[in-house]
Amino acid sequence: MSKFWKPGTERPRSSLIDDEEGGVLFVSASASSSGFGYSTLERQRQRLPVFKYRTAILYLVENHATTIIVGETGSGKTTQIPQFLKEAGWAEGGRIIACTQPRRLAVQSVSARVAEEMGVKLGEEVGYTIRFEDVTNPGVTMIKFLTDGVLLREMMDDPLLTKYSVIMVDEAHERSISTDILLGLLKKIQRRRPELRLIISSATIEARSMSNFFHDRKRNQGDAANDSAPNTVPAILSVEGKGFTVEIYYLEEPCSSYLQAAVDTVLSIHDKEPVGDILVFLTGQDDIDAAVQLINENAQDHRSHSSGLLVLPLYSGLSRSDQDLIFAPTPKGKRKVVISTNIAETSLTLDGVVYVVDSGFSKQRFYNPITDIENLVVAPISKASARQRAGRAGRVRPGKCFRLYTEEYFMKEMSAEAIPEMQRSNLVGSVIQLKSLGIDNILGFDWPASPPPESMVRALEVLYSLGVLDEDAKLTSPTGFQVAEIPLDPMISKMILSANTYECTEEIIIIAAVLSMQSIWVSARGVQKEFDEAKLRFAAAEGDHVTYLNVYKGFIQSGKSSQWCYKNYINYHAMKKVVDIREQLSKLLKRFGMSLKSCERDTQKLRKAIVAGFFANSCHLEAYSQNGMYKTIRHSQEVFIHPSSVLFRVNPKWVIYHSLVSTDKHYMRNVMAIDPDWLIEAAPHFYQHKRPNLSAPF
DNA sequence: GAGCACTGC
Repeated sequence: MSKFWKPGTERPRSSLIDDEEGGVLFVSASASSSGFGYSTLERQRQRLPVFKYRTAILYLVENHATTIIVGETGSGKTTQIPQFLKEAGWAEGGRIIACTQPRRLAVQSVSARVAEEMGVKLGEEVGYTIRFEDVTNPGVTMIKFLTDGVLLREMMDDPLLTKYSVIMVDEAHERSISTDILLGLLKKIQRRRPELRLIISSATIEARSMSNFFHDRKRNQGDAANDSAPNTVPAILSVEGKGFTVEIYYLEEPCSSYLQAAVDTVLSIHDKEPVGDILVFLTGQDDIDAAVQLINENAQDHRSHSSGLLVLPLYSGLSRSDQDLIFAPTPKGKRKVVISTNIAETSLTLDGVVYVVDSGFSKQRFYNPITDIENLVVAPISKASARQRAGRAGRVRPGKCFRLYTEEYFMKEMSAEAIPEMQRSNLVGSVIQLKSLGIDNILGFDWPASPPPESMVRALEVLYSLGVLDEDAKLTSPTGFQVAEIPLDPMISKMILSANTYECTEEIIIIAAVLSMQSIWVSARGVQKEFDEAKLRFAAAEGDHVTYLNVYKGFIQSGKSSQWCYKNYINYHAMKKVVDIREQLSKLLKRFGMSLKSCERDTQKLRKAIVAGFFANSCHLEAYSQNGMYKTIRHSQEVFIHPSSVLFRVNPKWVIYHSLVSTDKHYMRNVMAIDPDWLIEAAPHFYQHKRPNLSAPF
């Protein structure tokens, strides 16, 4: 191993943050059990005391700061903060302490842990809210966990979040769209509610930029004379990770194929290193399946070396039962090797991992506002991501991380932080959310990271064409407000509202629910023929949307049977979610005063409703095209019907699609045949080039 | 006849 590997000089867990402005407290995991603790090393370096965690948090919340940035690296300590705050009386008088997480699963598990530590029943003093699940007791719940998306939704009814005395945002370094919107809004709320305390928990590496974002210099100067005013300089608290040390190894020379390098490294670890499971980070399903096969083949070739390996793939497309194999205890005498996408970086935690192999790449979404196309490309990860991956090796005991790139590459080429999701996504959903919260000057909104202006303008343009915004870029009434309230992509929401006019809401909310899923089919490699046959049983001449209606009917007629799903290559969990979303939409429509109506067999009605939402995604089959090439009406972009569509090789003259998948070609997914006259009917303004100058009002 | 990193309301 020494031939290829060079030990790294970087520590995976960065410890302290330099701060020339003062006001920074450091907390050491080794601080004594009560009162103030001091860490000699840190004190010498920083000339600052080190407080005990609890004392530091309370000192800051009570006396000093309106905003506290907790810089930590997987310490797991943030579950204690809400408990400290409750003890200190921040949840008294009907006030609630809110704690957000970016993921539903994290909300459930963290709230359960806190309830257990406090010895209370979940849903009483400690509760949680995620979509479709409200486990809180109004008047009783003092600490409430929720996804940041749910908190944003709550702001539509209560823009200043008046119920909450403290809001803690966890995992802020992940920089998801909803976290970034939330942070921007919280900064605004703080000006109106100086008593609101914010605690932002972030990986150490991002703490400095978070602090800069919340440091409102203008306001601070104005308040300088007033000693009693809350301090607007955010305090940074650095918490040392509780994880074990992870030794980092780099390649001495760059490799030409990370796939082959990963396979070689796994075999080498198995050969030379003591017991402990291996976690390998690759980019996607193709790579992962190939790596699993290569390792297994090698195991057969060299029985003495590679036997005893249990190689398992892990990605979100796998069925639930296949994913669960990862968590089964490793049989005696075996070494588990999990080959995974980024899902193991944040969403799933594996116990027993001692070795991590990091390819240095992941699939990332990029959005081109000019063509309005989102692309999924393999791209280098950030230093922050590399550290997070390495940290996965140190959960049970000291571990090792093998990076399939050189140290020089890590130091000089890798960017420190990932590009925030905001800057590489389509923003229609975010723009309408801000509009509905009364943020009129979207381009001037104070984001933690500003999105490209082109993406903003594109989003405003789309919303205008949908009739959601008027010419002054204000939400239209009632359409704009209703679209904002429906928790789906605005084009889908517009389709639902139009279904009221075309009297087919019953059908459309089912289609809307299915379109909100990744896919309702199970991935069926190796049984392609059977899979295609199963699909044909539901296929409709109109296209994929009506096909989904047939699947849903079948599912309901089967009594929502998982067996039926299995037989028909349908994802049971996805169908259950479709049922939930359909239910949520039906309640929403009732609130809008719309009743559910069925168009029965008249599919023309529902196709017109679909066009009313998706007219911008219309395409025409190229005349004389031998290979089924279409061109989009908007940008004359060459596109093709995806082979998974029921309209593949049928090639109707005019179609609309729900989304594009871009690989070597642009493929349309979820395709429906239309009559071009419907386009003019749905969006005369869009197709007759009478649009006003959209950039003017912004 | 080809392919879907990962969340969320």
